Amino acid sequence: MKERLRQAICAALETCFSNGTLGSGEIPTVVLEVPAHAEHGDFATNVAMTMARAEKKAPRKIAEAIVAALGGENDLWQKVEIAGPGFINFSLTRRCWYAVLDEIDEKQERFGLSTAGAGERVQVEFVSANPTGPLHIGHGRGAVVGDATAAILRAVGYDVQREYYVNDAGNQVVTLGRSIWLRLRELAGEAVDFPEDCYQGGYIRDLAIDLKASDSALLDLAEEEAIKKCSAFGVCQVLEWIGADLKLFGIHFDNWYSEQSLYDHNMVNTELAKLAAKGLSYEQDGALWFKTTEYGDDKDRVLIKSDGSPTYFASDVAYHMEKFERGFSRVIDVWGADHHGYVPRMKAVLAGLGHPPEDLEVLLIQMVNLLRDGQPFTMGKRSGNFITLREVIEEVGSDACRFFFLMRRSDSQLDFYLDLAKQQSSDNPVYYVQYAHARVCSINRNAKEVGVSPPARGEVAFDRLDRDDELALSKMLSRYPEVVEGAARHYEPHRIVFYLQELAAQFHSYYNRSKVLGDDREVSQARLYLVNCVRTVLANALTLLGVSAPETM
RNA sequence: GCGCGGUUAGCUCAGCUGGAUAGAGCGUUGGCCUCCGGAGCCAAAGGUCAUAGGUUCGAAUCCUAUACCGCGCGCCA
Repeated sequence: MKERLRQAICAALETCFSNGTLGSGEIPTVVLEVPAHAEHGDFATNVAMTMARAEKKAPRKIAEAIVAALGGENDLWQKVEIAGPGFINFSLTRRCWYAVLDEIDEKQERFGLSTAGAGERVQVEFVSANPTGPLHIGHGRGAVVGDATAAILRAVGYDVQREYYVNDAGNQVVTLGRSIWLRLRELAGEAVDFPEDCYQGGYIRDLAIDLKASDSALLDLAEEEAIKKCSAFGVCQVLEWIGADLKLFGIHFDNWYSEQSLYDHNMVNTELAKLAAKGLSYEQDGALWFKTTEYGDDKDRVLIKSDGSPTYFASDVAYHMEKFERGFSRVIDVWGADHHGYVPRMKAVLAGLGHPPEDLEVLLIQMVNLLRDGQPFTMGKRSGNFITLREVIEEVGSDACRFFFLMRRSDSQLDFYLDLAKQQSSDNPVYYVQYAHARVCSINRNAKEVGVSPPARGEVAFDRLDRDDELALSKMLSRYPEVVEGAARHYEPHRIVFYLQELAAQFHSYYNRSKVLGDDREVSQARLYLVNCVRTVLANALTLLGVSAPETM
């Protein structure tokens, strides 16, 4: 619809140029936007204003010429007006707005999808929490944002892979093993001095108990070997927990990528050799450095420590280069905002090894503040433990949890009100939206009971939808595909959430004002058609966010 | 000190590529159940868009500086 309008404007401009009313001869980019106020019509363009300079004419004069060339009303618009400093406002016909209802009815769950991404291969890597402890609330936000972003990109036609990078190779894994080992000895009755740099959480003891049950001979082994076994067991077990938590959250990864495998396949050395060959690394103080400062980082970074062991950064170089070798044209990393200092060096890696840095997009997810009774609430029951993601999901449910995590822009901090998330009232946005969906389902059940059948496409009496709020709802529905597209282009799932809240509000308001199932059969059927389109869009949007669209509540 | 993010109504936040009179929810105040699910709706009050400059037809939006809040700045991960 917007496109048809754009074409009409371009054609009008051509007319102006050929008959000499306008002189510059260059068609500018025609921007059409939805005005903030309804009295300004359905779409507005500012071309007359942007052309003012080149034409050396007053914007309103230019607008007049364009409007004259556009001609009178037709099946697309019913009114064209010049307003304000030179806006051209279009009011479209009711008929053409109602056309979107047929489109929704036809496409159903495909309404809102597009092929804009053209099958381009994109990877979204998210969560990637160290396998040394359960997921906490902060991981949860990244998990949901990553998952929803992936879903949205898929909806607009990208070939998306979801990946979890498992840091199973670094020091932290040894620390995990040692922590378990010490607890194990404690269980055997030894007095153990548990160091501060070991993992303090109570889950370590749980792991030790489990391990003791499955491998009682462990205590007889030499320390190094025992710790190794403890590490392997711990990583395996913790990953299982993480997988279970994510499953509870409805998140599925296409691929779990092991950091250790980069070493096993000698890929770290291979990439480091490439850097050396390009003269991008050097030795100093017994360590190997990457000249990240050549690409905008504020200091160079160590790849190999003076003790000969590689840094986390070294494997990350290999990992990211390997991503591109796998054929992704774009790679999206979802990180906690506390890792933001890492962005410049990662971009430097790409630049140094011959990829445009823009091919890597890093989404930084700001912190979550949990609040209960309005009070900050970050510590769990056992002191020293962050509240786990699982505890929150079990308390408020996956739907509410996901919805709340998506309610804010990722780069602003999020206050998570536990009480509100649990509340079953319209104050709780997730219930409010879900209830709108359930309400249409309820109307459908009722319609069946009173014998009003949904009308067939093509036989809907759109002229009986003569109320302003019916038109407004249709306009709202027609915006959905653009909202999805915008969310995809900017990696901003929260846009869908805001849209949902707005749509639900408009629907509830409509519902309250006018009975869908009334005395007039034709009107009832038309309204039934309309509210079912609302239902479809609500369901599509909720599904995109991984939130359920219940038929009853 | 340097870097990143933030600053919009009493509170929590939206605000698209710079557009017309800056929006929503909560809270406050006042209304609405003979009615498809009140898990809902309607209305009112509430603003120096942190501050000061700049860019221009036009700035909450872009640029510069300042203030405040959060985070980061290791041969940790």
